[in-house]
Amino acid sequence: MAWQTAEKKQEVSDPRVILEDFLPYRLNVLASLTSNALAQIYAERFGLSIPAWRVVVTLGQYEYRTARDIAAHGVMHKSTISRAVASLEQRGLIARRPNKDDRREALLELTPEGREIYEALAPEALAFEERFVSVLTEEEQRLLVSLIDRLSGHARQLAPEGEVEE
Amino acid sequence: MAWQTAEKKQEVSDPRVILEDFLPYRLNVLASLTSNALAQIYAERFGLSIPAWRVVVTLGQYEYRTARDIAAHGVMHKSTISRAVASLEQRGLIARRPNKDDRREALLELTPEGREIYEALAPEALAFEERFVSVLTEEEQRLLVSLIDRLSGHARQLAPEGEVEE
DNA sequence: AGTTATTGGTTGCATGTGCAACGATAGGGG
DNA sequence: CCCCTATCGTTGCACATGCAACCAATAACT
Repeated sequence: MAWQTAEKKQEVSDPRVILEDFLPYRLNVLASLTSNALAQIYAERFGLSIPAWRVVVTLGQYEYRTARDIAAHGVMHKSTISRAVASLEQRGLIARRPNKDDRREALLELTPEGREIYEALAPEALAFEERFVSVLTEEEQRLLVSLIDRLSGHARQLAPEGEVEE
Repeated sequence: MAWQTAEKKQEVSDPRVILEDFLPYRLNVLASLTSNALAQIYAERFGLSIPAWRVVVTLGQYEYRTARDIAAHGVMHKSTISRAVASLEQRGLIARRPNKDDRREALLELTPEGREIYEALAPEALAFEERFVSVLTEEEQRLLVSLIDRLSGHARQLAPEGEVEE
């Protein structure tokens, strides 16, 4: 992975963190790379922020969902989602219908225009993913997803905050 | 992974993105989880931001490195690193020595105080990582790192911007 | 050498983000 | 039925971030 030679002998202090092997770091770098690349698609073309994109994709998949659910599932702050929702609503891409049973929360859904965008976007996102994971075999892809799943589940338990999702 | 049932039948539109299987999403969620958890260690205890933490760890491992290298390696914007470096220098945790051969760039290094912090932090970071990956077998851990490596390498090539690292 | 293009790094500005406080609603005891 | 607590969502505020413009130094070209 370059950046000169990554020698592993004891150069300086003792219990060292080797960035090339440090999983949180590697994970974040990879996440940034994919996130940035993917963002080019939905940002440049439809002016969506990351949170907005996530709202749209979620509603594209699930029809109805509350802001809280989306936030918890994606490990995002509720204020972040709140603002994304406000902006999407203003643009007429989503609508909220207050929940009769619990009037604190609102169910979100795509408007026809919102769904139009989603349907233009979804194939591109999938194509991007396809290109992105094409260096791995099918087998490896499945394996990767399963490893990520287990790590995420575990990490959610370790999380101190009550953001343990729905 | 909860959040109700993730049925895969055709509920709405056609080429759908299934969040639970969509790798960029999963990757980012996992990265957030680990990042947040790890940040608790170095933020609460030493007031380091994520970029600052990265600078410290890099210099802990490599002794000397330029701001540009650190930015490229971690896929961060150069202004982000610039500010982190300025802040760390002000706090007396790192020092810069201008490069005689190319006076545009400066080599960064930890001061003794900076190294002290690093040496307090490194074991904790490693312990965190240990806890974090403890759900996976050694074998799986190696595999995961290798998969991430290959994906990162590939993603860097796909990256449009010239941030192809050092 | 002289002009032009690149590159490392900094900074002003506009925007995004987390946090804490808040309003409104809901749930649980007494 | 009332009070106390918890929860969904919004908002003001401080701070972080990306971008573009910029400076200084270097490289490239003629």
